[in-house]
Parts: sequence; C-alpha cells; structure tokens
Amino acid sequence: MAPVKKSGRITIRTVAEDAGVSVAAVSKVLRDAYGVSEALRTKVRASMSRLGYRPHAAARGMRGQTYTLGFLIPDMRNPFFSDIFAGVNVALERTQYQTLLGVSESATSIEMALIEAMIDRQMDGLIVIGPRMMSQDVMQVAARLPTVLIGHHATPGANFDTVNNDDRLGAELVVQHLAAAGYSHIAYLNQQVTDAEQTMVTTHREIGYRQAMKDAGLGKHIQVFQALQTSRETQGVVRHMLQSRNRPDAIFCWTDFIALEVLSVARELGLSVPGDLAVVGYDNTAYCDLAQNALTSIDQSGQVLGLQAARLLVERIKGRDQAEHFVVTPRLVARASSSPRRP
Amino acid sequence: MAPVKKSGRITIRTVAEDAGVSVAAVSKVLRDAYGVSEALRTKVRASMSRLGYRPHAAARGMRGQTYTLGFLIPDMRNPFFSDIFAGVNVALERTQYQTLLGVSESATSIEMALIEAMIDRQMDGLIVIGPRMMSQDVMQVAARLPTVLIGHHATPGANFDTVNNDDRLGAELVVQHLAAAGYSHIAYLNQQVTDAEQTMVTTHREIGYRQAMKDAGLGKHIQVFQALQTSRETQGVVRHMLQSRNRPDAIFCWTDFIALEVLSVARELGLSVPGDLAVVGYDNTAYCDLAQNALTSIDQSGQVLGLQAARLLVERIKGRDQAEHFVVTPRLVARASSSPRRP
DNA sequence: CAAAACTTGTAGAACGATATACGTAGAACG
DNA sequence: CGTTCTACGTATATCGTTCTACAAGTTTTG
Repeated sequence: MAPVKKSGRITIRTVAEDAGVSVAAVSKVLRDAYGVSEALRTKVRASMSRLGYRPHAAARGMRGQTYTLGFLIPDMRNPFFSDIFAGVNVALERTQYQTLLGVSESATSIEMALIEAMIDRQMDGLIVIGPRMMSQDVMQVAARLPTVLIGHHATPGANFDTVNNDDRLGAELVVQHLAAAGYSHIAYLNQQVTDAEQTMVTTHREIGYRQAMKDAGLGKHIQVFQALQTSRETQGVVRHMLQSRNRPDAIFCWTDFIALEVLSVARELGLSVPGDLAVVGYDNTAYCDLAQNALTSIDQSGQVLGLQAARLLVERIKGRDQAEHFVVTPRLVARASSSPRRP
Repeated sequence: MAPVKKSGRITIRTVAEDAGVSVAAVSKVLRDAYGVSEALRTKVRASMSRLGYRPHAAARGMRGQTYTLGFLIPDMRNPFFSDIFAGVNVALERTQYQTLLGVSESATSIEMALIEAMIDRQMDGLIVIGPRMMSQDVMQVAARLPTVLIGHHATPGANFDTVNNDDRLGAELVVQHLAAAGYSHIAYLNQQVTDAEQTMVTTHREIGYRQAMKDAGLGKHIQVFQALQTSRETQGVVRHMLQSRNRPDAIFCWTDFIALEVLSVARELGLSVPGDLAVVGYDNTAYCDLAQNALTSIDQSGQVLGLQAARLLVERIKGRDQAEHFVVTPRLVARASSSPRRP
C-alpha cells in the first residue's frame, strides 16, 4: 500500500491523484504552460475546484513566481495614494496577482528596509511611489526585480519604467492661473528633502514654477519655502511666512495635504482666502471638494497613473526589458481658494 | 573537490561553510533556538553579517514562520488607520517581524479574498481593523492563524484577541457634551452596512447614543441616519437631513471622515457651525485640528490601539491561546464645532 | 565509579511547488 | 516504410529553510 498523505493540506499532489495525472501536468495547468491538451486542462481544473485547491505561495516562491506585487507608498495620510492604489487594483482585478502594501513614512531607511523585505519575500515586481532612495539604489533594486516607479523622472538609460504627470507643466498651469487671476507674489511651498534630486517630482514642480514666474514677468517675486516633517513644524513655517514683511499673496503647495495646513494657518491668523491669500494644491484629492477647503488643485488622475503602472509592471514581469515611460497631462481644477482678485 | 555552489545566492549553507559549522546550527542561531553555545552563536552571527546573509522568506514559509504579519484596513482614506498602523510599527520596531498591508475598500468580498491571500502566503498572524465579515467567518479565520481584531467587540468564547475603545462610553460622552452645551435635537449619522452585527463598533456607538439620549431626557429627539457608500451619496443624505422640517441642531458622526462631509454640506447650505448646527466626529484624527474644520471628536488613541494589537498578536504567535481583550477609555476633545449655544 | 541527565552539535528528511530532461505516441515526410 | 517532427505527459532533482532524531561529550547523581 502506498504511503498515504498524512497532512490534511490539499497540495498539487492531491489534485494530481484526484485527476489521475502527474504532478507535473497539474503544475503546467497552474502556470498556463505549454504542452497540455484542452481535455487534460479541463479535467485538472475540475479537480482543483472540487477539492478547493489553493496554491501555496511560499512553495511557489522557492522556484517560480509568487504572483505577489509590492506597492510602496511614502505615507498613508495622503489620500492621493489611495486613488493610485484604486487604479492598480482595477488593472489587476482579473489576473492572478495580489498586491501588498508597504508604508515608508517618507523615510529612506524604512523605504530600503521594506524593499529588502519585499525582495526577501520573492515578490514578482514592485511599484514604488515617489521613492526617496538615491538614484543609484533605485537602479540596483530594478536590477534585482521588475520595477515601476510613479512620481520619479528617470534619467536616460534607466532599467525601470516610470509613470508620471508632466510636473513642470502642472506648476506652470498653477502660476499662469494665479497670475491671470491677479496674484503676483506667488510663493512655492516645497516638500522637505535632505538632498534634492533631479528625479523628484517636487524638483520638477519647482523648475516649472520658476520658469513660469519669469515668463509672467514675476521673476523678482520668486520665493521657495520648505514644509517640514511634522504638521506642527510645517504650520510654524507657514505662520512665519505669512507674518513676514513681504508676505506672498498666493501660495502654491506641492501637495494638497500641505495646502490644507496653509488654509488652517491663514484662518488662525485672520487672513481671508482668497481675499488676502490664494492657495493652490496639487493632486486634486477628495478633500479639495469639501466646501470648507474649496481648494484649487492640479488633477493628475491618480487612477490612470495606478492603472498604467500595473500594466507596465505585468508586461515587464512577462519579459519586456526596454524601459517605457508613461506621462499624463495635468489639468487645473479651479475652486474658490484662488478666485480672481477684485482690485 | 566538493561540488561548489553554483548560484550566487547566499544561503544558510554558505554561512555554515564560512563559519565552519553545520546548517542546523546556523538555523538554530537564526531562530534563537535552544541548544547553541554563546561562542558558536557569535561566530555564526559574525559570518552572517560578513556575508550579508538574508533569510529567504519563501523557504521559511515552507517549514516555519515567515515573520510577516498581515494588516487589513477597510480604507486608505481614513487617517485614523494611519495612527493605528504607526502604533503597530512602534511595537514591532525591534523585532524580526515585517508588516504588509491589505486594503479591503470596506467590501466583504475583497476582505475575504485578501485574508485568503495572506493565508496562502503563510503570514504568521493577522491584524484586522473593523472586519466586515460575518462573525462565524472571523472564527474560522482565527482557527487557521493567530488573529487580533481592532474595532470588533467579540462575543464570549472567541478564539481571537480584540483591542477596542469603549464605544458606548464614547458615544455617551458626545451626547452629554452636546446636551450640556445646549443642544437637544442630536442626530446620529451611522456607517452604512448591509447587515449590522452586535460586534460592530458602530452598533455599540448607536446603543450608547440612544441610551445617553434617553438618560438626558432627549429620547423623543433620537434620530439615526445612514451614510452611504460614496462621498456624493453621503452628501445627498446629509443635505436632505439638513433641509427637513425637523432639522437636528447637532450631528454626531460615527467617524471624522464623515463629519468633514457634514461640515461641507452645512457650509454649502449657508448654515453656520456651531451657530445653526453642531458637529462631532469620532477618532480625533489630524484633520480635526485644522482651523477650517475645528472638529470636536472622541480620541481613542489609535497609536495605543495599534501597539497593543501588535503586542497581543506576537504573544499569540508565541503560543498563548487564551483570548485577551484590551480596552482603552475614550476621551472627548472639544473644539469650535460644538461650542456652547448662546440662547 | 557506573549510570543518568544534561549540553552542544550534526545529519538528513521533510515542506509544495517548478521546470528540465526525457519517453511515447501518432502524424507528416521523402 | 523508415525517419523525423510534433504534441502531450511523466519522473524527478531542486529551491532554502526548519526540526526531529540522534551522537558525542560533559556534568551530576546515587
């Protein structure tokens, strides 16, 4: 008598016995591999669903794919990432892939640790939003597994794909909009980073901002501030900025999240928006639409970004090794926070 | 000549050779297992760091632990979950465990699929926030792997741990606070669920609300509404509610997130807060502090909840099988949205 | 001082998939 | 009709750990 399975687990072997075929055949069906007839395929499929078989991801990870994708975000508080994530899920809905999230808290060290953890867990690919790592580290990661970056402007020769909106254009749209509405002392409130890189979206936005200011003849009013790590510190910077002698009459914030803080400080200081101060954000998140914010913002369609990123990643896992870079055109959504001035 | 390792990967075998000990010994060091001398331990540790060895999680998953915990949240938009997550990370900082997130979008089907995926991937344990599954499904999951629930009031005989705040008390605090401030027509805006269970936090809050209303002699003013799935639909409900003949003079929302929508609708309708309408939320998230919201809320210290959940989960993985239930006392944080009425 | 108990280490069988190498038909070809 | 293809299946080594069973050495016990 053959040695009977002791464990209760339903493995590929159980399925093979049930269907009366070899283990290898079942594996082929599982992977949609070449060399199985339609008859055998349906027979095996039937056995699998009858037994309620579920492939063991760890075992798969030993040899082949895990069908798990890593998704890394800097922050859980920024609702923009939620939009992107929704797009990713739409793209993967009908596939075998599952996505698991990591949150880096905008810290390079945590980001690297999470990526290591995901590589250890044999994820098939990685989507990283706004990476904080040095470019060379990104290249190293991409050499180890298929990688798509969102919100990172790659330099030529990159071995990964990117998905972006045109950040320079977005910033230009903001400045043009504000200038047309009668504002001139337009400041840019940037993200705090220890060492800015050319690849960062915020760098591009700053470049776009500076260029558009010059083009509008407002070059002498260029002012760039940095938001700090915590909410409290950022409010301090903004308060200082709004109480200074040459207070700006408009603030362009690198992301909506920060713009909400600006709105708060302005109100605390008794400044009316947009009467005394116009505020514009970036990402057009759900909070912009709330009447108490009514925040003008740049829409870069997070859903589309996520969807494209997932598509590119799956392509790359399937073998493509030519880098692709997807870019969407940003669009300004005007709301009350930047209404035209009444002179 | 012995067969040389072909692959470049640094495995437990490489370490064993380098340190001049057996594979089993290295494994013991790795797992802090019994039966290794201090000398051997340090020797192996040295080899590991010299070679830059990293354990292969998939291989671990075949036999032992994966040192990966699953963390399931209903929603990425609600910043309260971010606080909880931060607490979890603090608790796990100095351990080997890594946390990976899943987002169920408040849908039972996605929630179940994610849990299956996490079980397939051999996660060592699960933390689920505000589960939407039926109680019996929860029990089945908990039977398969160590489980801690946050925001779920277990019935006696549960085989999982829970971490909660006292939701009934929280709701009572709100009603007492509003009543003392001179409001009487206090409505409760609840979460939409297909079938409410006794285990849900929102059910407890509703019970607390009803009880406190009666205790305050306001029983005849009890009104419960349901927020719907999307932001737009919820705003519709609120608008209808605020334009009805017997409009409430205060609204208690089951979570801050919804309260912000109420503030928005009130403003659109030209109602002043708190002059015409007081608004109170739950969770005391970061958005409450923004001046444009100034939202009174119940603080249930998300950080503490997350920290305790992680602690309980690790204990359970280590073998405890007696259920434990941790409860924190909620605290009301008063802000301008519920200032006392001037008669 | 022999027997028992403990300590420290090793060998090697799992775990559940994947994928290579190969076997066996039947079809197509000259 | 023998040879070469093609299509379909199978047997089995392999991945990197964990962990049981056991061996050898050391200390304690009676």
